[in-house]
Amino acid sequence: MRLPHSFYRRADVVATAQELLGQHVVRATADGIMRARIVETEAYNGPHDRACHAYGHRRTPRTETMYRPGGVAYVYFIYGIHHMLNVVTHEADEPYAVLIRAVEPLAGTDLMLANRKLSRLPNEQPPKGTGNGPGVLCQALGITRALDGTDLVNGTELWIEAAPYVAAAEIIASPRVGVAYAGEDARLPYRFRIRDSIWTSRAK
DNA sequence: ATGTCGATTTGCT
DNA sequence: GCAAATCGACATA
Repeated sequence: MRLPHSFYRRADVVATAQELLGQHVVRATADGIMRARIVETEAYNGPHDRACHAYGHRRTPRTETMYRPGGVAYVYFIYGIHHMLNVVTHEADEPYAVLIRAVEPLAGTDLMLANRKLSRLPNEQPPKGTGNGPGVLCQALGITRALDGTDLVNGTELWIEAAPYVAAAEIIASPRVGVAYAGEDARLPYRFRIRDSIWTSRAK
């Protein structure tokens, strides 16, 4: 079962970021299908969040996707190298999004490894390679700007399926990564990860 | 038209 | 721990 529009359109991006933990990202390509469990997210709290691309209602060709109704993907390119996968939330014209920061591979791992040009999962703990880190997971799942604006509820290339919520006691909240430019807002505890998962990104 | 810098990752010191 | 990689979005002119 895919997550419905109502899941994405609720006006509480911080709650949605926590509830996305445990849900399954599914990516379908010509080469096959991949499935991964979300283990780390970050909330971007719209116009009042200095760390958000849409801070102050900034509206540009890039941020336009965030103004769409909740339930589409916001994918952008950063540092000349990496793509970032976000889930747009709230109703139309309300620019909020959740960054998917890390996933645990569940199926199609061979495809993810091929996309990453690796032959096998590394042995080290935590394992690096297919899911830990927002740029790495996009490469593993073959996600680029071609998927910006993709409909997660009715689309055929990328969607999210419902899985049990992660209990609050299992969720660790901490400040977001790489947003020092956001001043006070950089300290907000909007990064969420599953306590015992070995698949989250490195703590900073 | 041009300059700055980024919601990162990796490898080398 | 630190800096390079690498390019496009955005602001400024």
